[in-house]
Amino acid sequence: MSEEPNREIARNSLLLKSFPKSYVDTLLARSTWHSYDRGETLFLHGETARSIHIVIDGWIKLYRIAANGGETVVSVFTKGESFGEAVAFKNRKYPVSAEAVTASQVIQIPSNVLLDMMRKDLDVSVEILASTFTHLHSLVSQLEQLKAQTGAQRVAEFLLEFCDEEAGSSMVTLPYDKVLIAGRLGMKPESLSRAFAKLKPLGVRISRNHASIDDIERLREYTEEDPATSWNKVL
Amino acid sequence: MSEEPNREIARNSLLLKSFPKSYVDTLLARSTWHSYDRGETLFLHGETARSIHIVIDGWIKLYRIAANGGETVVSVFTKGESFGEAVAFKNRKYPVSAEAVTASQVIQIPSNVLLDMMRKDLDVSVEILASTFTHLHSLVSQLEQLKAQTGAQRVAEFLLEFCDEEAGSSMVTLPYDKVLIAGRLGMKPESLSRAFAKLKPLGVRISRNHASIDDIERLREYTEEDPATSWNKVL
DNA sequence: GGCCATAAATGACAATAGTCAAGCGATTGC
DNA sequence: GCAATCGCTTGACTATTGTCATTTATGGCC
Repeated sequence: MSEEPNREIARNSLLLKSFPKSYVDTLLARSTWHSYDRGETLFLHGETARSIHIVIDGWIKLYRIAANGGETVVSVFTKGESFGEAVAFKNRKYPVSAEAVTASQVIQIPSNVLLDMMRKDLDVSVEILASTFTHLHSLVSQLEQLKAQTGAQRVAEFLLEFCDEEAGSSMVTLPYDKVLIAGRLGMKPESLSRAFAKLKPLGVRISRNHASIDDIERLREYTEEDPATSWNKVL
Repeated sequence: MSEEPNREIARNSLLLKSFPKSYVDTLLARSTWHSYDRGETLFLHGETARSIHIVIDGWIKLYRIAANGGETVVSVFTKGESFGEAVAFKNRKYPVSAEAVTASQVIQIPSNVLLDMMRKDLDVSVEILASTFTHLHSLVSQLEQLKAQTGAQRVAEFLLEFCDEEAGSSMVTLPYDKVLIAGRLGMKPESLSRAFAKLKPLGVRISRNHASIDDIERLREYTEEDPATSWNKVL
């Protein structure tokens, strides 16, 4: 296993990149590398968490099976992102399940190793807190989107997340299956299709797993439009 | 200001109750007490966070105004609950706004005071992480509910959260305005009304701000029913 | 090149939830 | 006691989205 390029990705991951270099070495030395095939399960809802996960390559989805059998995709992580921070420390149980949606490589850092490090340096604690906060923030955004936007608007916002440019046109590669995108956005694949159709007049073209956007600004404006003159006027 | 009963509530708050007693004293000595009238704002989305909030009395809603003017109630906190942990440490900006929905009393602990304490004792860090995790977990639940359940089911689940009993019948006091409940559940007040109507045949009676439930088990089963034979079958 | 398997789009229909307007009921104030 | 008001409920209508069946690519594969 040629670990060098992977180590590089791990070092630059959102979680570790602001850690002191010497710490990262210790951390990586004490953590384990894993490869998962498409469809393989990392852990199931209810299992006790003992480590933090950093995605090196591929896509991992966090989902939840409701009592009635429906699946909810909570989030999807890719290269450089991490999850499970907050859960691991108290050896709590995972509130979600995790599955590889493509062949993936993942580093798992045992929580006690990180606890040791937190003991040594407050900054490590603060960094972890910050990373947890990012997840919290993204969940809040999702809630907001789901509650206050139409399907097509959510799709538009989702596409914009993958644009590097601020304005003008752009070509983004859709990261995973349409079914999964639909799940992540809280709709059925059919509705996703129709949402794409609605975005076509706005200069969005979908082909295969690529989307081309003619005018990013225009799409962003659409995102901020009223679903119908104010959604929830509490006051 | 008679602080004694309030101190007691603070000590027993979800965040502080597992802290060593001596720490809590220091913490409380260095934090500030605040009273808010109904409708008063604690902080606005985008402000820099400098402290953690513990609700002593009343109800505080966390909400977000979308670009299009729609309001999303992200969560509602009451006696003994805390919020803002993860955001305060890096002096990041609040991702949501906070407003008192009833006259409320709130303790604010400056983040640097807590940072000092984290420096001294790892357990404090871990407790904070755990409390943040609880919020994360509750957001995940909300996402799941919103994505996988009908309006009436969400209302049912919401009511069940306030039942202490496991089965049999129960009488719960609705915590806040119907408008706010509707917001928290991602629907309009009108839809909330209709949802209540749908629950009536299941033995749920609403009068004023009280709800009586004839059969908790039956309601729970309803909660777990299929909105229509499996919602999101990814795979 | 033609054929099969799978993924995606579409059309018809039903269910759910938002919109707007009207109606009720209780509380408050004069 | 009566009117004004506020909070909530209802009803008629519309829009959005899920459901199911069908059609249309698309990509291997022999």
